[in-house]
Amino acid sequence: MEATNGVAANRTVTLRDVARLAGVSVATASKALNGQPQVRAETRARVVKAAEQLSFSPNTFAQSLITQRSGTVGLLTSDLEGRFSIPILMGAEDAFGSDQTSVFLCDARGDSIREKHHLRALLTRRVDGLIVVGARPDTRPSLGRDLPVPVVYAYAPSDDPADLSLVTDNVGGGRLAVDHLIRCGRRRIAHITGDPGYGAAHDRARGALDRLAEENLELAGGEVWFGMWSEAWGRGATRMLLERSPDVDAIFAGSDEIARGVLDVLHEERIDVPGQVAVIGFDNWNILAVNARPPLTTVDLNLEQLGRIAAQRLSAAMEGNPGSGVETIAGRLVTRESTAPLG
Amino acid sequence: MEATNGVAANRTVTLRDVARLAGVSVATASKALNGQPQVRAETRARVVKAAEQLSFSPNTFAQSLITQRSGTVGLLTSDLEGRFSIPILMGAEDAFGSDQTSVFLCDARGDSIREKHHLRALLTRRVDGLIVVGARPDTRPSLGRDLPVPVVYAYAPSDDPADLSLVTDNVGGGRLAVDHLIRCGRRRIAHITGDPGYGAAHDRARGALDRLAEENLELAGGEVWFGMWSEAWGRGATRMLLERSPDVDAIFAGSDEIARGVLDVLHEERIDVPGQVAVIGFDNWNILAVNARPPLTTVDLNLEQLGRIAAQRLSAAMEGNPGSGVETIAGRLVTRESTAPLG
DNA sequence: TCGGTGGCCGAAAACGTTTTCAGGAACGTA
DNA sequence: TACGTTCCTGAAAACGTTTTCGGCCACCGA
Repeated sequence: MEATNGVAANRTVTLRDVARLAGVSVATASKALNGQPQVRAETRARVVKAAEQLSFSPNTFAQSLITQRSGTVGLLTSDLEGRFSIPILMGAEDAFGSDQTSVFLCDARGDSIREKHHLRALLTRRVDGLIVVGARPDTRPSLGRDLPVPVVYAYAPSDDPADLSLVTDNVGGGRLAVDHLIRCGRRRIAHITGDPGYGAAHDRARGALDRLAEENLELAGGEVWFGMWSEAWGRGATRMLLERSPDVDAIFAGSDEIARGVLDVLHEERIDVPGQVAVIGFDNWNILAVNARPPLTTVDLNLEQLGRIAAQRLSAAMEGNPGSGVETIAGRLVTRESTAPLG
Repeated sequence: MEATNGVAANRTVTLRDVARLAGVSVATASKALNGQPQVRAETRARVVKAAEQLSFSPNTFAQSLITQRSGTVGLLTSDLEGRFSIPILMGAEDAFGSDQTSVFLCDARGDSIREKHHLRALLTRRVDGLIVVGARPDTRPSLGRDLPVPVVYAYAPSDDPADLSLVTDNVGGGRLAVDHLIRCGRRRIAHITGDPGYGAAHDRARGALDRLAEENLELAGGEVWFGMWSEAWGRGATRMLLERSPDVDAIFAGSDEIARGVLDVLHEERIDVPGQVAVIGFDNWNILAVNARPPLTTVDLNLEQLGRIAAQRLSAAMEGNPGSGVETIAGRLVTRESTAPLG
């Protein structure tokens, strides 16, 4: 069976076919399609027309074989289910645009030997670059210096300063939160946060304390309430806090989950939010923040933007302009109804 | 600069190098490494040793060029941020194992022209197969019958019965939920659910009604309460329900979000859960279900398993055993503390 | 008329594999 | 010794591009 253009229908169309149809050699056909200058405009037009007539699409394997570039990058994440990887991944996937570059997805499930495995697979596929996104914002081991492709670390920075890492701004986020509360006229601000084993918990607290210090304010409740990243802890801590400092007028929660617990208890105690006590969360986890009663003001770490920038930095590195060190991506405040000016 | 094995250090090692080191031709080297039978055991050993000595890894482009198989599949999702795509994606990514097959990730953001774009890119890269995961459990347009590679639709079934689609069992899930409530001795069961524009909402309701009918029970509250997939609707509907049928002893919520709203109001009204009223959710969205007060019994749709099976079906299709029609993946009940036997 | 100069084009090599096919070695048999 | 078999090996083609380099042609100035 023959198609109308004289090519066997089931065979995939190659550059030879295009060249033949255009009445030129494969060499010129190639040059014509790749915008090489050494081909007459009229011939180029003929080739282009022939190509789209046959709906030619070049075999990327042959191309890669020659050019030594695959046009792919690897996205090596430690936890797909984690709510932090996804936005970063989206941002990165988005920035690459799929025209020139496609992304290989690999989930190591937080397992370092599975990570090695995936890494090998990606290198075997000759990816042009690698983005490694971590599960927690704490430092992680570098993949090493002798990889044949550039690497960008996102969220979890590499422990090797020679690598390029992009991280969220937890200190700045803490500062942002408290700054907002202060602008709302609050003076007796408490901070309930999660697992002290997380560097991010301390960073957020530090940002908060720094900003308080600038106003000569003390932390309400006497100290930072470290605990767990859960609603239950938010509830428990709030009850203790109300006992100890009943005059608190704002609570900065270290995560939206904790904030939900905080709101829950305040509601139970018939304490008006934000009238009596303002509440601010962290992460802008939509499902929790938007559905809260009242909807939760919170800090958004701009993870998607982090992903996009990671992609840009990686592209730059692939072009021969590598970076190094740790770059911090600023967060932003998302105001909803759980905070408002006093009075 | 020369490495110890006599190969220039910065050049990538090819099969020629391996062959030379083993003292054979490239042909036999290839055969030895690919487990072809026509090579003596001793020679094979020599080649294998040489290969790992040089840490040889074959150039996949050259391989693909010859074999016409890329060893890659495309994962075309409509919404990465959606909570339903992710588990499916994890299951699929997991099932492919990354040894033989790597996955290209594409997010169309629910935009059909972006989808076409990604599709072209994936076909250009000569993927061996395609998994299309939808954003909503409703029917979606087929990608067409004349694609050069097999396709499996996950979550959102294709509108072409010739395609193979894998979907969740919403009817069965609704039945599962009500069955559990009945076993707990409940008789006055209400159903509050989401947007009636979703087929899934109707399916879940139907499963519930079917099971009730088997026991000759009526739905408490008089009808299915359709509304929105939000906590706020859960709260509002529950208040109305309590007004209308104060003797209700169980509520089946169409989603965990709604269930959270239900629990919230019951708590407010000092109604004991599960003592007075049992509550069951849908989706097993961990962050919501586990943190609920009390932790929420719910229906899990086994999305990750759906993803794994999608991968298996795709592999089968790639081996030449395509399927068609709609395959339904059963869900399962996850019991926590919001339900318990009466009395 | 002739050499020189650009502008276009095509032949061929290269990329790194897999696979086919022919032939060599070793061996047993007549 | 001659011959058929069985095993193993290697030369070479093929996959579909890109890129180099030589050559053809037309044109220009002398």
